[in-house]
Amino acid sequence: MAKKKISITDIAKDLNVSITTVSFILNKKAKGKISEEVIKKVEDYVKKVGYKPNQLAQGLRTGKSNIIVFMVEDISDAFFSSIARLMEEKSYQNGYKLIFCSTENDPDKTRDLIQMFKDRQVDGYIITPPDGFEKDIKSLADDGHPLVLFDRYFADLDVSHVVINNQESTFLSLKHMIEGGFRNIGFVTLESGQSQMVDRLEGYDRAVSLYGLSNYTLRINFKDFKTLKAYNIIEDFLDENPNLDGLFFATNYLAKSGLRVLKNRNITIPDQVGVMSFDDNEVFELYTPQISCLSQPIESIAEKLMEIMLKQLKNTNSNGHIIHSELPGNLVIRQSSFKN
Amino acid sequence: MAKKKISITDIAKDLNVSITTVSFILNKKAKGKISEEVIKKVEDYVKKVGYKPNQLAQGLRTGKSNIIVFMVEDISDAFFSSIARLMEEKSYQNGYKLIFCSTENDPDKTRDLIQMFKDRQVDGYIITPPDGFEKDIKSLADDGHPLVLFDRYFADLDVSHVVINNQESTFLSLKHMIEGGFRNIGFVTLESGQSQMVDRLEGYDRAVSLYGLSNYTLRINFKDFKTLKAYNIIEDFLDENPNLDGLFFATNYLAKSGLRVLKNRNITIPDQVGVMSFDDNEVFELYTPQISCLSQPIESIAEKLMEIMLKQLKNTNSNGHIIHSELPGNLVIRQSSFKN
DNA sequence: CTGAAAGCGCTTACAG
DNA sequence: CTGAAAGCGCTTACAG
Repeated sequence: MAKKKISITDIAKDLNVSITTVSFILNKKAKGKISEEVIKKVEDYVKKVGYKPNQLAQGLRTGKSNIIVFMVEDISDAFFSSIARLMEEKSYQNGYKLIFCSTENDPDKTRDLIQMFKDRQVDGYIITPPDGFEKDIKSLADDGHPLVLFDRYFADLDVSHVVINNQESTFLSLKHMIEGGFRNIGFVTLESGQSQMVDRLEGYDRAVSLYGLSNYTLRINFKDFKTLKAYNIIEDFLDENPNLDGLFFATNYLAKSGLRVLKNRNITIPDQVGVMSFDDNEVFELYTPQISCLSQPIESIAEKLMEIMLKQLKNTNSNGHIIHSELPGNLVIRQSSFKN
Repeated sequence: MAKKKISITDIAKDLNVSITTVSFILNKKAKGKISEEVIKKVEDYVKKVGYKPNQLAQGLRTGKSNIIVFMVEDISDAFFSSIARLMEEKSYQNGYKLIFCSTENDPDKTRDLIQMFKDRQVDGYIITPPDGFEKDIKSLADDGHPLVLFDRYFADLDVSHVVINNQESTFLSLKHMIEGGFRNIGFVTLESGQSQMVDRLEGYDRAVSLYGLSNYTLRINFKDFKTLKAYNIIEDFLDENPNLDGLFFATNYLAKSGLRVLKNRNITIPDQVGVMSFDDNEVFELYTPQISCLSQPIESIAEKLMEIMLKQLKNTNSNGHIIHSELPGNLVIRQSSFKN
């Protein structure tokens, strides 16, 4: 068993003061109430014995757990795990623990998880909500839980969120490809009503119609990635549209599936087909040729998320702090997106 | 604010029984003590109102937090984040929360983190310990904290661990390359006394000496990856050993750095230089040519880790359950490791 | 078969 | 300037 830990009562006893006094000093509420010498005596002693308050007891008393939960689509995805790593550090710096989980875009699983976190009095929620999760998010917000959505959001809901400018970012990527000489660019996306996917599609539609080009869109169900069926769906798409000379993938895992297809078919990039993807990924830099992409500002996203979350955590009852943050994406031009 | 939650006292009051009775029923300690009808009444009511015990109060009373911490080298590394994802699911299934953090192989940072987790009464520790962390691990174990090491361990310490057979796995990989026709194979590893790195090096040494080949070893400092200096170090290694016709990388990020170098220098794989890596990675499958590797059994590792952790969590005071688990690796042969 | 009560380690309104 | 006491929501030894 772990060594018995010292408690506030022990300190009070050892120093012949009341636990009230010790508690006030510990919580910096001693100014003007407790004499300087007692403050000093207690502080020195606390430092000497290395006392740390029991968070469970504090939590029980104050109703706070100091836990923030970070619910993403899939924690093993590079985009999400990179942000998780940054969030983890920022949480600890601010005295919070970060726990995380993967929703797999499954509303039922996500609902169960949220219920569990409520039961365990998690203080704050950072969520990439699945499709059709609007009501659940609304009730979480209505209950007054600190809450920030990211990567996607619900336009009808007055809930804080951090996203990037998906529409404009996709538009700029397509513009780059079109100006690079590609005329029949297919857009490979998810069968999803999530805002970020809708916005990306709109960016594509806008670019294609602005330049008077044909529209080729493929929507794949998220679940088909588990079964690798996505691979065959992309193959069929290529077969049905033999005149395609470019492909834009709306997420990094879509791009990876697509690259597998192109690779196995020995289709040369960019000569036969130009390629770009949303999200950067290690694979893209090491691929031959290197794949251009629209990269999300990981560091800024994490920073903004934590900033908004902390603001909510501090003033528990006011929900007058709804913040909608939209960050710009970065066009990363490598070799796959323009003709030589 | 969140809706006020129902407590055990509310239930007792509503049902005209004592909280003792309710508690016994909730904790399945009612058999033979409480009448069947009261049990039924309470259970039905609990289900109806959806009561869930307050974990903070339970924790304060029992001294348990139901939190397991998963401390890895770097949570954004694909190997670690894949295992994290599996561990996360298994934890929830068993009623535990999983929190995680990255040690960055820094003993000081790791020490601070552990101190923090102790202060917050985390129940169990799963750790990839950095170099020189033996004493800290020993004292954690001596204090009686449930503890499992993984990926690496300390031979002198009687602490449970889950690793793979690094020596034999590396030996088999090298054997495969040598039989594939490579004669001057360089071994690129970390400057590290961690057991897994030592074992991998031994596997290399054994293979090379068995076949009477020359030994070319490069050790890189972990910190040089942050500054990208690793890239230049690998370049120098190639310059100094122009007769190398093969490279084995002891981790996946070493391999990625190495592939960047080979790619930029237009060195063809496997004709000019054969390549293999420890750990599988998405990049390897999508690289041209596809990179062979020694893949770790992610699923089995996660399963074993959770099994051992749960065993320790159940019998708190007995440390008679030290388990040393060594799993086999899988040779994944693709295109980079044999001459045509 | 059931309940009153102590106690886990804190915070804070109230009293002096 | 300082302290006694209630209470957060549980578990469990003890009593009946």
